[in-house]
Amino acid sequence: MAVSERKRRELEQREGLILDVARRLFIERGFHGVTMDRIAEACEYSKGTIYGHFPNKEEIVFALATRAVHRTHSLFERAARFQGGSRERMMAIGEAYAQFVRREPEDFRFWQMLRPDAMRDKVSPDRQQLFLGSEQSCVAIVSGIVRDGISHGDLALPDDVTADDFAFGLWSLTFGAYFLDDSNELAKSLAGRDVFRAVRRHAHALMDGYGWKPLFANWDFEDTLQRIRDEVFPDARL
Amino acid sequence: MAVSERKRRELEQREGLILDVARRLFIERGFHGVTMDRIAEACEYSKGTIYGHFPNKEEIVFALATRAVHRTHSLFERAARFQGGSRERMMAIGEAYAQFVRREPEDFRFWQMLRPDAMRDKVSPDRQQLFLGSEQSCVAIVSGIVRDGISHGDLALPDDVTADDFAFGLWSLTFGAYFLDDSNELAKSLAGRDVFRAVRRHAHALMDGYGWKPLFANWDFEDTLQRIRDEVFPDARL
DNA sequence: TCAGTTTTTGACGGTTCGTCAAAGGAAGGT
DNA sequence: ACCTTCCTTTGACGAACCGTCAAAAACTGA
Repeated sequence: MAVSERKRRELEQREGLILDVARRLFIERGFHGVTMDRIAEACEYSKGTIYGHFPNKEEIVFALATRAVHRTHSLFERAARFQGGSRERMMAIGEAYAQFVRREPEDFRFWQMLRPDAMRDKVSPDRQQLFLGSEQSCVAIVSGIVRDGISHGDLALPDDVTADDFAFGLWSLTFGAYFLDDSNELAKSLAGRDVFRAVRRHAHALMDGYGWKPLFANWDFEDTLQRIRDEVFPDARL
Repeated sequence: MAVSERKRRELEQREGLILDVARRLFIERGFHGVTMDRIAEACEYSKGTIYGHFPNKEEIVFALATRAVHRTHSLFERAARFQGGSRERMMAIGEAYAQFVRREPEDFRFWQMLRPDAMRDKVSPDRQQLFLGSEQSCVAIVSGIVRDGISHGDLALPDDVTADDFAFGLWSLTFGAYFLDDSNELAKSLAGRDVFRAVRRHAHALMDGYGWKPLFANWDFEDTLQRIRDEVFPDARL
């Protein structure tokens, strides 16, 4: 029956509407400044209808975070296709992450909001699994590049450091820096004006420390950065 | 008058009691699982009395986080007195942080809880200032060691990287790693069994990348770690 | 013992959450 | 045109929690 098909589509569409409206409200007034009643009102539906789609506010944030990870993933995919050496391609991933944080800082925040235990407890395992899967594919791209570097002979990790370990290190450094810069006054003042530059510099130091060739001193990475921006993110206004 | 003096002491003592009880409850049931009524009940005081000390739950968490930073600071101070080269002393700081995270993971969580905007908005500027000051002194110790390294000729940072930048990098890497390991399932699986070892290894790579002497390859840092543990944290059971 | 002062209490109004019985509406049959 | 059945939408409602504040209790010194 064609009708039920149409209805299904309408439902899905409404899910998108709710997310869009909620996103705007969260950005305007913060997580705690938004009530389900207000979301319902802004959607021009009643509360019960909203609850039909999402069993609570936390699930909405989770869905928003999942959308954000999806967009990050597509940025990573573009970056991974950059034509260059393994270390240059990793740099492209770093730039993709930076673009995401810079252009959609609010979505980066949704990602961070997932912390408080309230989230974990109230969100259905299904949705959590969905989210984890998306994150997984982002990490897979990074790990893939690390492995490429190893198999091409650009990178020789110590015996006690796996490709995953290494990916974790880069992730920690990058995420930690953006997170602290966004949440901690003191860290913000330490980082100085341009966190993105700082992160790039530190990531290079980390890669140098593990001997990922070409080393920072032996290559014009400023030029690489420019090429990444021109080729991978031509639409980005900086 | 001696009486008012005694009362002041009693009040202070009660503040400590409230914090201890609240800490236990938060650990048991999470931030959202604890109500002011429950805290009051567990303290065997009425709600009004609790509100006389703390105007809301957020302030309690903030106070707990501040206590945690204080303890971290005293660990840092001990670590900074370690007899050794500048890089070894920095390693002692890293070990101090690791000890804190390992031994009091719940307090590390209080530190992280400060994120949600709800906190910032509801907590008095005074208490926030107090917290910031404590963090400040922790960072001061780290920056001091970096500067020592520079002045002793062990470390020569590039022109565009300040001592603060560098401290920020180490902080990001370390904090990011422990934070992710604690909050993100995927990250936990990447990090492997021993995050502390991973963080040490990555921090060494970062320091190597900036050329902080002695380099990882030219020094027995396993031995240094052992000495740090013996001398600085003899009470720690690992 | 008592009046004055301080501290403690818990009932209360206000807000938000999440539910659910009832109202509303579409599709199909007579 | 009207009715029946089934699905969707609604918003009033109970429960939980917050933070306040007037009244009660406790304490103080005379």
